Amino acid sequence: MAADSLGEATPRRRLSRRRVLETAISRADQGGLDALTMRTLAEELGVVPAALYRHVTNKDDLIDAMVDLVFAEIRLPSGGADWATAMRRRAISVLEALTRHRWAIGLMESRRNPGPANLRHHDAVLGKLRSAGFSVAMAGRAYSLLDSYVYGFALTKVALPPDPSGDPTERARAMLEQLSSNEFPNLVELMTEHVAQQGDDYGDEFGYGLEIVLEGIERARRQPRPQLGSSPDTTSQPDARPT
Amino acid sequence: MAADSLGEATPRRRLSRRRVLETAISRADQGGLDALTMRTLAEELGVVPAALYRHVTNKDDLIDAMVDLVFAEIRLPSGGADWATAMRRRAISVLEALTRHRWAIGLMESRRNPGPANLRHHDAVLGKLRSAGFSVAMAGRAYSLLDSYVYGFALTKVALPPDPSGDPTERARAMLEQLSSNEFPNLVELMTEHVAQQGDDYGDEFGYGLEIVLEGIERARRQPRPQLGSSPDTTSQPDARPT
DNA sequence: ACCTGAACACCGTTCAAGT
DNA sequence: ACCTGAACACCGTTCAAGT
Repeated sequence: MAADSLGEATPRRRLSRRRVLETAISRADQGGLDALTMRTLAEELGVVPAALYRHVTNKDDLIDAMVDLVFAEIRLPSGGADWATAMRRRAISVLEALTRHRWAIGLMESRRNPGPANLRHHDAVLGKLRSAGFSVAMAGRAYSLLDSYVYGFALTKVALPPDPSGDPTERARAMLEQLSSNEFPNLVELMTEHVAQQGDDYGDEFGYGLEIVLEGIERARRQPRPQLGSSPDTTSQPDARPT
Repeated sequence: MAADSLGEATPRRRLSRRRVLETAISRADQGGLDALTMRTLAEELGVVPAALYRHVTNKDDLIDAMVDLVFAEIRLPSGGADWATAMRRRAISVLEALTRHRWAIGLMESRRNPGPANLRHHDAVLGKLRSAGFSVAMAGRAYSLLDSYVYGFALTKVALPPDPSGDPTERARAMLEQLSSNEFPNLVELMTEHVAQQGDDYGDEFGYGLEIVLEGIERARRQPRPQLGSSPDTTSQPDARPT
């Protein structure tokens, strides 16, 4: 009780911004963002809540910093590969990071203060596209499409907060029982097939869509101007709206 | 003060689940989800907080119901159109709904209790794809890709909470000033171009990506088996799937 | 310089009590 | 049946005070 002579060998003693961020992340990883509370965080660090404010200006700043640490986990496009390979690797790396840190999915691209790792990341990806011959506008569109797909996939397939009630396949089966199959025949049909094949092939749904997106970008890049399938009248109307 | 004889002409007097949900939504629409508090909601309804619990079992139930009302705003695929047209219209309708209700973006596909409008919606979209000749698996993949794109676009381009500090173009310009252009040259390049063209053409970034996705789905549907660009070894493994 | 104690203004939710 | 009053157990954050 009186003697704390362990010194700097154990990283337990003194608080630091880094230590605050790391335990905050691991807490959010396993309990979701709701489980992250300044008070419980302080308690886990063996400190009084007010002490956190020496290392973090407020909870918003804490979360901004956590998000930037997640960005730092994503691999940047490495040197030699062609753009498609580089983008594929990056997309997978983003999805992996978002799977480890589900709480971050909704925050990565919607915070007001992008951190340094965030900026570095986006700059590097854009740079890869530019040096592969993409125009500025085309690089922007390609990046937008790719990121929309990756984050959207994460959001719709990975975002569910940690589930206390057992494995997801079982949950799907239970849910299936609830649905009256004559009211929602197509839903039941799809879920039955998914449950049947054990969710394994389902696992590469991400790669499947990713290839479609990459091929689409490659094709669009080779065309001078993309023809939008929807618009017979891109000019003429003053305020035309696709109703 | 003493006489409340207006009766049922004004919808002000009596509380109802519908009235609770509607004011909750309009509150979230203009202040974000953080501005939605059981207590302030009650106050706006001229009622004590505890009164809400007669019409809503708790805040989670409230939010589930709000999300389902957003689903109800999305148009279902109408009768005659081809699948691509139907999917295009739906995607635009989803994006519009998510633009009106930015707070819902992260919640539409990640709540544990999908409501009736949610189920109806997904069933109708799947039904459209099935009746256009998509196999069950292909319909699932197509839907997954489409929804990932739409929700991801919403998340990365629309999700920012209501911004007190003026118009976004000005904010982009201010941010540009901050970035040292030799540290993030590609980012600066892209933002400069976007700011220059007034964000108008930028507005159809959504349609641009959507067409690429739709074309990719059409092409994939016509192919017997998609060749994944990434995998030199799709066969040869012992535990191939039991299809 | 870093942490503590104590307080402030808020939350969501419950429960007995009123009408 | 529907709403109120009052309370409980929690929040994020501040600020004077200790070391």
